[in-house]
Amino acid sequence: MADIKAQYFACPIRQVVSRFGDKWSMLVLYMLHTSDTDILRFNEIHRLMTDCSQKMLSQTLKNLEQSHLVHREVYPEVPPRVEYSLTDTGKSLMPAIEALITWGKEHFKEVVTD
Amino acid sequence: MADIKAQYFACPIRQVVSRFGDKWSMLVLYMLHTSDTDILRFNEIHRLMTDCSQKMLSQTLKNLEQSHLVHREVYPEVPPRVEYSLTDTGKSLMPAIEALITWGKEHFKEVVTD
DNA sequence: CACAATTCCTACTTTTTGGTAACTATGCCA
DNA sequence: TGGCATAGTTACCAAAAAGTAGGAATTGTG
Repeated sequence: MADIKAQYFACPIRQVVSRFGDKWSMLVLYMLHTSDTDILRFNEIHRLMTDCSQKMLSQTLKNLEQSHLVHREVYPEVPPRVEYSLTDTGKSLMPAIEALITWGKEHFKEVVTD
Repeated sequence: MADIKAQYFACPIRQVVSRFGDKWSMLVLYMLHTSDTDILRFNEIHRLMTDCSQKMLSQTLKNLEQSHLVHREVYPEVPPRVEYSLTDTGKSLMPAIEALITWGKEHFKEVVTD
């Protein structure tokens, strides 16, 4: 019984959703994934996601960095330059995200309720 | 430019996350998917997810039903019996969710921050 | 000297989400 | 008569998430 519970609370979906199921994480990962250079600066990401506030973008990036999905490289220049890219772990997540995207493209029309 | 924006806001990740990225949806879908009979009653799901309140489970199921991912069958008995199962659209989403699960099993250890 | 550029951070407020507990309806069973 | 069971709903409250607006830091440029 304790086993079942432990297993349940260790459920990978829970973990994934609780960590990356927020409003912006997957979007940021996808932006990094689809960028030509695989590297984006803070303001470049922000321009790609205009409706994400600076605060939320900063928070999201910090979370992704702490989760080791995104690498953050700071260049000690003025004005500051900070570059973000996917780590190997981050890259390994992309097929799963792309599976969601593919599903969305194919099936979302069946889902829309109006 | 308007095209880019429209495309951005129509982004499948956004749609998927905004609809199923909540705390319980994917978990409910997975419970239905992995049940022996492919059919579960309200309280059976609730017993599988003890930390989801009745209110949230009810709300989640309603959302999934309105999104046509879950079928709800009511039997006019006393006490009431209501059975939930995945629709074809719901089943079509499972491979993508399983991809997330597989990723979680393989890579979550690299993510944990402590 | 004022200002621009970049990447944040902080305080404050609003919105959304989730939890608790009580209530409903109905018929069966003791 | 008085619980019990099922599948919810509702009102109320707390917590979390997110938006807004402003500031800090630095240094080159006009």
